[in-house]
Amino acid sequence: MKQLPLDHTPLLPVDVSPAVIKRLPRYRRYLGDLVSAGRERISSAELSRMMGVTASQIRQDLNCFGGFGQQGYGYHVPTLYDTISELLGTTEGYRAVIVGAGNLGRALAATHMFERRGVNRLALFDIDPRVIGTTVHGLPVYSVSQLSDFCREHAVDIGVLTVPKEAADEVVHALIQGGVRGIWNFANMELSLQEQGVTVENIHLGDSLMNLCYNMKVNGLTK
Amino acid sequence: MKQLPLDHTPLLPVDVSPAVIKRLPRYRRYLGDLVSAGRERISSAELSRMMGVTASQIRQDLNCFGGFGQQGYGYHVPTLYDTISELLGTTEGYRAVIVGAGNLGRALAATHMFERRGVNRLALFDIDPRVIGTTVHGLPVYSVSQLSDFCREHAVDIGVLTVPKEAADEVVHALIQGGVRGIWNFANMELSLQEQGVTVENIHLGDSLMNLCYNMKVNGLTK
DNA sequence: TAGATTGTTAATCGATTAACAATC
DNA sequence: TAGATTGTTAATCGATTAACAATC
Repeated sequence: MKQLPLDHTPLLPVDVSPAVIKRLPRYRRYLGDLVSAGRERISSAELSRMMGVTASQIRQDLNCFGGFGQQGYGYHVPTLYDTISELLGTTEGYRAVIVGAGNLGRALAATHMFERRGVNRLALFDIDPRVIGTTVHGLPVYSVSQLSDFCREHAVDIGVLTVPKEAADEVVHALIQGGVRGIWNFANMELSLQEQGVTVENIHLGDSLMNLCYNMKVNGLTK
Repeated sequence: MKQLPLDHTPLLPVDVSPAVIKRLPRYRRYLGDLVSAGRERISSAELSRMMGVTASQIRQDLNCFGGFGQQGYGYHVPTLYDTISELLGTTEGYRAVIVGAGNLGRALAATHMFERRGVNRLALFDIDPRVIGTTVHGLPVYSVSQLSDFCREHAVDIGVLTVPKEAADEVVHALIQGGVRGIWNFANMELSLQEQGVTVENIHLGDSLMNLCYNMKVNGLTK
C-alpha cells in the first residue's frame, strides 16, 4: 500500500476507501467512551457487539492504517483512540471561522464540537451591523468585508458556511481569497471546489429529514 | 418486485436498496430547481451532467419505483419531482415537535426546511421555565412534562431531539409514550429503537467535521 | 419513419464477510 | 505451553456501469 510520509506518525495511506474513512469518526466516538470509562483493552469481537457491526469489518478497517492490535490481546484502547484521532486530523491545529451569525451560526458557536476535535474557532462573520462588534458565546463577530484579510492574517484553514444560499458564492470567493483549504457547507446548495484544491463537506439536513420520512413510511408498511 | 399497495399512487416498493434511497432527496433537490426554472423535460444524460453521476445510475435508480421516463423523450420534470416528493413522504402530512429550545432547537424552529418537505411543526418543548410559555419563531414553547400528552392529543409523528445527551433517554421515553413513530436525533449519542418500531435518523455533525479534516489532510498530501 | 432515450440485462467493480494461519 | 485474537486471504455479496434491444 502506497504511503506518503507525514511529519509525524502515524503514516497516512492515501488510498483508503471512502467507506472505511466514513466509519472512522464513529470508531473514535465509541473508543472515546471506552477511554472515559477507563477501559484498557478491547477485542474486535466485543467492540463489534457494542457497535452493531462485524468484528471482521473492524479488523479490516483498522488494518488499513497499520497493525494496531496484538494477537491474543486485542487493541489497547487509549492508543487506538489517540491514533484514530490523529489520523482524522485532531492534532493538526486547524483554525476555523464561522460565516453567518444567524441561528445556525450561533448554535455552532455555542457547541464544544470543534475544540473537542482539535479545531480552533477564531471568530464569526456577518453582514448585519447590529451584530458586528458583539460577542457570541465568546467569539467576536466581524464584518464579512474583513473576511479575506482576517483569514490570511490568522492562517485560517476552515470556513464554516451558514449564510443564505444567495450570499454563499461571494463568501466562498472571499474564503478562497483568504487561503482557506476547507469549507464546511451548511448553505442549502452544493459546492464542489475540488478543481481549486479546496476540500468541501456539504451538509444537507433536509436530505436527512427526507430519509427519516421515507423510512417511517416503509416501516409503517412492513409492520 | 414485491410491492405493497398504499392508499394512493405511487406504489412503494419495500425492497429498494438503501444506496438508492439515500440518493432520492438529492434528485428531488435538483428536480426542484429545474421545476423552478420552468423546465418541462430532461434526459438522464443531461441530469447526469448536472449532478455529476452516471446516466446509467439515474435510470436504474428511478426505475426502482416504476417507469417514469419515456423512450426518446426523457423524463417529465414536474411529474418526476412530484412523484419523488410523494415517495419520500412529503404528502403524508407528518407532524413534528422539536424537543430542546436551545441554540440548535431555535435554529431548527427558524428554518423553512420542514414545511418545504411537507412536515408540520407544532411546538417546541423545554425544561427551562424562562422559555416555557414564550414563542420562538412562531412556535409555542411548552414544558417537557406535557410532551407525552401533547403528542397523543395532536397525533405527533416525529420528535426532533436537540436536548443534551443526559436528557435524551427520558425525552425518548416520553416521545414513545406519546406514540411518535420517528425520531430525528441531534443529541450526541446513538439511538437505535428499531425493536420498538420507532424509526430513527441520527445526525452526527461532529463526524462530518472529522471527515472534512481527514479529507483536508489527504488533499494536502497529494497536491 | 428516423432519432433519441429509456428500461433492463449482463459485466464490472468495490465493499463486506468468513475463515484460518500467524502470533502474542 | 495453550488460548485468544489479530492480520490477511479468499469467497460472497451488493452496487455501479456498460451495453443494447425496446419503444416512444
